[in-house]
Amino acid sequence: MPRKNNQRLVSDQVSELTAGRLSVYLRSLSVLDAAGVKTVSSKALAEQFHLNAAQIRKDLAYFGEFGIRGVGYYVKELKRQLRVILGLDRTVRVAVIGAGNLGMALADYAGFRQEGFAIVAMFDADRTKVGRRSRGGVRIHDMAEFRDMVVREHINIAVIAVPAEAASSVVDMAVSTGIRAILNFSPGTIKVPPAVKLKHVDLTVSMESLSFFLAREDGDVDGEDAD
Amino acid sequence: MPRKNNQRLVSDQVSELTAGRLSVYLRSLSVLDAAGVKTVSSKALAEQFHLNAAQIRKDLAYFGEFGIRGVGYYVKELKRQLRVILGLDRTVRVAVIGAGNLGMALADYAGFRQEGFAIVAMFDADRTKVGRRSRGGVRIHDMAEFRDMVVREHINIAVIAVPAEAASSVVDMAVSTGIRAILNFSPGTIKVPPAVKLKHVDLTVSMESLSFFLAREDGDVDGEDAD
DNA sequence: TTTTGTGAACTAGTTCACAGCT
DNA sequence: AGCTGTGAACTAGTTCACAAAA
Repeated sequence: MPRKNNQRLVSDQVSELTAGRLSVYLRSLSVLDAAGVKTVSSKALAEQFHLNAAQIRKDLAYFGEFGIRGVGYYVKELKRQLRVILGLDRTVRVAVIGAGNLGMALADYAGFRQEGFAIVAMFDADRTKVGRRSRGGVRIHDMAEFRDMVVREHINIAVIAVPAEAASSVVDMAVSTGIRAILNFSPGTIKVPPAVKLKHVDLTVSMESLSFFLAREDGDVDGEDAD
Repeated sequence: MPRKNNQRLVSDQVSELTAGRLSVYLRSLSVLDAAGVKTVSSKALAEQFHLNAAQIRKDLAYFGEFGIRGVGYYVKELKRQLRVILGLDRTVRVAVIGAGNLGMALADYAGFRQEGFAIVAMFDADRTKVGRRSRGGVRIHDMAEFRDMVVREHINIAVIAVPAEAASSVVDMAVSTGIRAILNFSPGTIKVPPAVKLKHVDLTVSMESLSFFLAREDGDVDGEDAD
């Protein structure tokens, strides 16, 4: 299937991996921009941030021809373009469901604000929490208000930080309000319709894979001849 | 290269993806075990938890022959085996560096304790925080004490939740104490020696890939004919 | 000359499909 | 018959290497 020059096409499905890397490139460019660097080649960017030059070029080429042969990329310009590609040129409005320790920390997470995300509200089923605010000032609402507020406050993304047993039904509820992107921190298996983008951050899995690699190293003392 | 029957070999490098899935299987099996299920086939496990049956079998076959043909796997037994493979049969001792909102939430995260991780201590450079405790009772120490405590308290894993600008030097320090596994929540590029296992949880990247997919859907109104 | 953008080659990861065990 | 364990086939993702542009 041929691609029309540089026009974006829905049919071209961009992988999750590429999407994540674009975000990494944006952060790297911000570092260079802050340092006053004007242009950068894919090779220089790759070396400085431990990436692969060809991959950077391929990822970017997906969205247009942003580089100049013999020169590289204009840092400010590429940064601006990446912000558009990542949808950060408009304010993305976020609600956090679950006002426990983790939910509170996420609501106040500085990294989100820096990139232009607006944490609009938190929600919790526990009535004693409703009306309170996070340290950063995000107000906690009753879960029952979620549906209305998604519409009224134009919520784009729901962050789920509820206990495992509540996760599945909370996600179903969020999906039923029309939410199309979910960042889920609750453990367990969750199913959403294909039109909804679900991203899972599983802290236990991350920790356990570290434990796994430690266990392997400790146990296998036989073949030091690592090739 | 032939594999010796079912003996574990260092040379067999298990992928990050496989390691993560083992952790998912363990959680799935715990659910089944709690429900009183005695045996389960890879097919049933796959259907219930949205996994692929062949992949489950392949992942497990890497570590031994745990199944019985015609029957499936004994839930309790496979669960026990997975805990050994993941190194969860011994207590894994964890320190959290950075006692901000996120560090505090991670130190108290129930999911870690449930799986047998012991959050031993927190560390922060801010002297006013030293001596305090998280809600869950984890004490905050001065960063200067980290080196001694890694040895004295047998810390296996360091969790990094410090501001971006401090991340790189904190990781270098942790590596210099002999820590061999790091779970990093701070943004930015970090380099560790190949003997150290570094796992990066990048909240901004996760959020931005969701934003990316939202932006794509909204923008591309041309080709509704999704193949 | 330098560096992009990109087909071709390669590598990793997943799924199929079936021989063989219970 | 049912289900595992695993080569073979397939699919996805990465890196190479070079023609073309500045």
